[in-house]
Amino acid sequence: MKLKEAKQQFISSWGAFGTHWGINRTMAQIHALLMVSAAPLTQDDIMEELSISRGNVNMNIRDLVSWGLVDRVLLPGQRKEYFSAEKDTWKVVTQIIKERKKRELDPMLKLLAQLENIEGDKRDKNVKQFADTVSGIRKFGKQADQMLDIMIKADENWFLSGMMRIFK
Amino acid sequence: MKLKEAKQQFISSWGAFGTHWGINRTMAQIHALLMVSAAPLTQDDIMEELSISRGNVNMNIRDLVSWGLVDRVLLPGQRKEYFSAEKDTWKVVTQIIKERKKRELDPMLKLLAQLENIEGDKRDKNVKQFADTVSGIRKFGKQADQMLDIMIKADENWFLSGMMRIFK
DNA sequence: TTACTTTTTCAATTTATTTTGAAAGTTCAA
DNA sequence: TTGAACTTTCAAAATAAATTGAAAAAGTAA
Repeated sequence: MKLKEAKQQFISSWGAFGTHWGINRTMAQIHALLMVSAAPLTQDDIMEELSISRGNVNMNIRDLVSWGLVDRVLLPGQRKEYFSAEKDTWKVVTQIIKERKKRELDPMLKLLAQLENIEGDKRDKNVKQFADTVSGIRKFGKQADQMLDIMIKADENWFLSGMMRIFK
Repeated sequence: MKLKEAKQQFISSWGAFGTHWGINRTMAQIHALLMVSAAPLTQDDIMEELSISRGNVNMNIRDLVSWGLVDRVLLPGQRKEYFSAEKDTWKVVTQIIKERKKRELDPMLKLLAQLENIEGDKRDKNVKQFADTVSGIRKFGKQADQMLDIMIKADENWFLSGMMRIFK
């Protein structure tokens, strides 16, 4: 397979993959493109490679930057802004986990904590089921939260090697 | 907070949560409703509780069943079908991981394996970057794949207690 | 400052997804 | 069989999300 073809397939699959994870296709595609590009790219490069509009590139790049997955790079003596993606898979995953934890898990745990203080007789099976479900999810979430915190801090080798040793 | 209000909040948040994970709002809401319901519900119950159409309930329930998150229940002496959700959080998460692994991770790894066999001179930095990125993701994916396999098989207590002991 | 380049914004449009509801299909007791 | 109870399907409609493109804003060099 030729580079160009392989690249296209990678980008397109990564885009499709993203849509299953609440990420829009274009954002995932831009990310994929930057991951496989040896040198930083400009907005125009991205527009051309993916055949999308300037506004679209701009918005999605902005999101990627806010997710900490893409950096703005200023090349000396150049007017234009360039963009490059973190290429270390572990760091990418860690960064995504970190952000999603902050944006989703933490608020969810906060809400669940509130919902646990429900009025009502625990002998009512509806009340009981609600309380049990919420507390079960919350407990699990708290465990996950702790685990992720540690994972985020751990460096790749320590984690993977340690993890794998345990599991084998 | 009263049960009814808490329930509504839980369902609505769970729905919003789902949309960040590639799950449609209604499916997540139905799942949430069934999780906090002590007794199985019929399609009509769900239609009424969530104010959605029969067709919509039917389609999303079907999806939930295919995800292994909801069971069809036949109450003896009753014509209607009832639905109930698995309520053990660990089992729910395990089931979701299992399905997503099968539906997404496994195919992705297959694709990445193909993309690794790229023609071209490794001294070309574009070729090298592509190969490195793909192989990095693939390696990570394989580790995750193994880890998830083990996790799926493990029972809750073993996993959580073992996991937590390591991390503390 | 001005003239020019580049980036950002956002209303309008396009595209994709979800939802509805009525019709068709199924099941089953009588 | 029949027909009432219940489930499924799916084209059309409604809603939501992504995309465009042109105008405005911001930045820069001379």
